[in-house]
Amino acid sequence: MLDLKLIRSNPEIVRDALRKRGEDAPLDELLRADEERRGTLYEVEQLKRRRNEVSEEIARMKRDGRDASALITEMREVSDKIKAMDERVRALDARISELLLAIPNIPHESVPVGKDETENVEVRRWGKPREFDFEPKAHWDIGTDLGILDFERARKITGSRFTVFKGAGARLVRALVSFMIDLHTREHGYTEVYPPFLVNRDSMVGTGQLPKFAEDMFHCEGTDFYLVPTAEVPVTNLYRGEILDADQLPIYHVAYTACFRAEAGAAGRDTRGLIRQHEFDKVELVKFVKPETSYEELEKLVADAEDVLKRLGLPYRVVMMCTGDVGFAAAKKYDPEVWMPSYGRYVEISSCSNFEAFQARRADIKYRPGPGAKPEYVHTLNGSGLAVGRTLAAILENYQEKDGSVVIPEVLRPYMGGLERIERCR
RNA sequence: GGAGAGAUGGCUGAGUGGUCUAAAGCGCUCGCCUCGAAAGCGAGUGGGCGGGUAGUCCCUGCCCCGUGAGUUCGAAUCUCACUCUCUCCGCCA
Repeated sequence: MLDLKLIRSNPEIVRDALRKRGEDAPLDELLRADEERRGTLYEVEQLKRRRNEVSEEIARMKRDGRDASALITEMREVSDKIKAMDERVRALDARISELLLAIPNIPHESVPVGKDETENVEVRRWGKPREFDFEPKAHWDIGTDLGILDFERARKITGSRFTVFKGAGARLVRALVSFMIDLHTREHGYTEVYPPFLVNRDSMVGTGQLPKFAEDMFHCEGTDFYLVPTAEVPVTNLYRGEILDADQLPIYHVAYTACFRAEAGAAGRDTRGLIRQHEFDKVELVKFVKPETSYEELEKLVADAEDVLKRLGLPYRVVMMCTGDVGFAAAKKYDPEVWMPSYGRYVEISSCSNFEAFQARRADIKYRPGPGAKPEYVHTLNGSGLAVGRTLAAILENYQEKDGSVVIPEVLRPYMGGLERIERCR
């Protein structure tokens, strides 16, 4: 959420940001509610001050054995008034935070203005898509033919958009998770975290999934638990409500979790294969940093995600999202995209965002800049490093051979017991 | 799931209706002392929302003793509900 003081003093900045995003939010109602709240607050505080003073006076009179009944009668009325006004302030507070939670982040000045994904900007490419001397197959056919992916039985035991991995396929999932976590912990300075896959509602609000995107989430009926849509949620909320020491920053965490998404509106898109699933695995990078460093941290974060693709030898490009596609909570976002032969184009495999203080304000995560200094909000960032299912799909497609087998990228072989090639599994 | 105990500031821990703007100790910061340090002495030491202000300085008001509601002129203190933590028992990968 945004700083209410900023909205109050510079509403035109917020209005401009909304226009660039192509979104609408009830700014005027928010400003009106804020003004009424402050007015009412001032009046009720004056009354409370009076109550405090008179209460002291009553105590003094009683101690001295004098009669205080006139003052007590008067205070009874004041007390009623306070109760009513407190009620009003509470109602306004609730409305204000509701409105505040519905306003998206302000895009950074370096973000290109555009209406939707067609106006995103490619910033670089790495690697060359392979030229096949045979007709390359899609990963769902490769995996099914090899016997390492089983979509049909997944449909039986759970439903559509789920997958069973088998044999070398199952092992490849584990190999990818381990390879990615090892790379980020050993070479990029991240500390590994293994969080719960169920989180409570406060955590979902803290990172911005709720209240606005409830229909994308799986909720455990009769409980306060939600299945995590990304490790970003439990890991960012690790420090919810805390004031960190300046020398703890920056904090870098890497976490593997399964991710669960209802994707209600996505029916009909990417119906085959591993690209769009209700459950998938992901290794996520999360950073907590000082505000003045967050944009250089974003560049490093993207480079860390790209490093996974480079070492796996997968051709990719990086796209900078425009204002119309940057996402509700992000101020700036890069999407690394991997080359997918079956699609004949690059497909999103990571998403790296700087949220500035947007999540920190919702989740109340601060740090103390120096001894005795006032706490300030940290900046939070996160990015996939990478989405495991899509990475596996990209490996199958980019490393397939004419005979239907798949060569395992060299960096993964130690994690596959030295296996160099996946062949038909029974 | 059953029984019991508890929740107070960075930490320990007092406080059972009105000088609680929460004792004391520890920790931390600064100062004195010292060649330097320790000890000792002195001072300071949270968060939030408003107002005065252009202001992160300063002045000032209100709120915060797990959360929420209630009783009362007045609640850390009394009542109710809830949450969480700990101990023991049961069940369990």
